Amino acid sequence: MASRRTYRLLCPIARALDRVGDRWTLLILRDLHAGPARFTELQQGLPGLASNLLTSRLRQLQDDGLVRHEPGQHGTQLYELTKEGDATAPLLYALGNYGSRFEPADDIRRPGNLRTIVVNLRESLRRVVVPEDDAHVELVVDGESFAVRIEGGGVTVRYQADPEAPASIAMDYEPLIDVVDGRMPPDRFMAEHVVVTGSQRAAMAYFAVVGRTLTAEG
Amino acid sequence: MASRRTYRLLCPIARALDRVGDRWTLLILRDLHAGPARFTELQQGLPGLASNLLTSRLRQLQDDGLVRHEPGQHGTQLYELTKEGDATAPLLYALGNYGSRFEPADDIRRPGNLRTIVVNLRESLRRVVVPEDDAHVELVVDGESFAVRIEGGGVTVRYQADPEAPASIAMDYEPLIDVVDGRMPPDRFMAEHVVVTGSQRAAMAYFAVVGRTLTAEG
DNA sequence: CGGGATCCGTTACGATACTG
DNA sequence: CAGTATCGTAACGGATCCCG
Repeated sequence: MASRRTYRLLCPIARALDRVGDRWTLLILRDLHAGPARFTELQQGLPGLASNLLTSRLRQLQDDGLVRHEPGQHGTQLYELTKEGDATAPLLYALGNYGSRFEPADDIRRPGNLRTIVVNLRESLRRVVVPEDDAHVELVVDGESFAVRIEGGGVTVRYQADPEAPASIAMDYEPLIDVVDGRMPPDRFMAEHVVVTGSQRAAMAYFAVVGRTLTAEG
Repeated sequence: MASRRTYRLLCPIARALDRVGDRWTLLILRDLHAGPARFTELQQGLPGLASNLLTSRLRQLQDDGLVRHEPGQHGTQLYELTKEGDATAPLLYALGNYGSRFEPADDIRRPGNLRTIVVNLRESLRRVVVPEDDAHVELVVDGESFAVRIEGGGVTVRYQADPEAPASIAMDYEPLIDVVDGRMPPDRFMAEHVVVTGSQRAAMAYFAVVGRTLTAEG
């Protein structure tokens, strides 16, 4: 029983799809790149995903070694990526990069959740960062905070507030997606949709790096 | 009717999956990267894919602008990638790269077909080639030929014979996958599974480039 | 024979309800 | 909160049939 539907082809692409090709699976992984999450958090961020399916997908991901299930702090359960699961980052980046060439349908305004930002932003920054770059800011998107640090050629993005960051950069999700997708010019985005508080210098250091991701080839 | 199942999320990853996330779709695209193909060719290379599903997938891909359908030479029909479809190459490369970390099940020996080689090989080479590289060989895998040219920093791989290539390099598919996946050391692969005919120098020029793809980070 | 369309049984998905 | 159970619907897979 439960003999999963697989392609059974001797091709690396087919073998990857046997692990991550089912409906919802890549979106679950996408959200887990923002850090460990509970069952209910995942479900809330993925509207339309039934609880039984989420159970099934998480079990599959655990069987394949992409996700680990650990008891959390006070009786809670947390799902988190294993090393194998974390290695899906370049794949998700390529997917997001490809998807940005298609306009969203007019009536779609739901981010689903903001965890989606982490893997895209982190991988984008990683591809343009140089060892000399140095930035530390808090990003606030639709009121939710992300801690971004760039130093020594490395990039970390966490889905959590960062009161110690010298600058805070606030924006809404929808214009952010518009500029990432290339539908809004960066200068207009900066002028109309971004609010910086705190150190302007710190914010500029961040913008210098993130600006490179926009001009870099798709 | 036909109101497709979509995620309806304002996230580039979800939008990509709305186009290429259905079962078989990415494998069909994979094969089309080797060049235009007929309905039956595609079906033969994808064991288990029913003809009605292939029809449905091809129609979807056309509606989304990834595939074009043109009357071929003598009454035949050819499906080929559009520019948007061709842009899935980095995505398929990332998938293949990720899939190579999972061992195939013991009883899987079917390549499905050899078109699968083209997009993987081409994208791998493109990532390591430098303008000084210059190579021209014919690859023969399980008896089927691929023309490989590297020059001026560009790479082309075609699924066709190339009698004018100064060197021909023959191998079987299964050991090729083993070395790509990292289960077989390259030197053993070269010693036991590769047969070069023609110019040794031309073959060496190719091996110099392809060797870099194996040591390059996954 | 290539290029599908039709039919039908099986599996997967999606929504809701329910439980420890 | 974190799932399990149930059930109707949609998608898939295999076979057969049709048409130029």
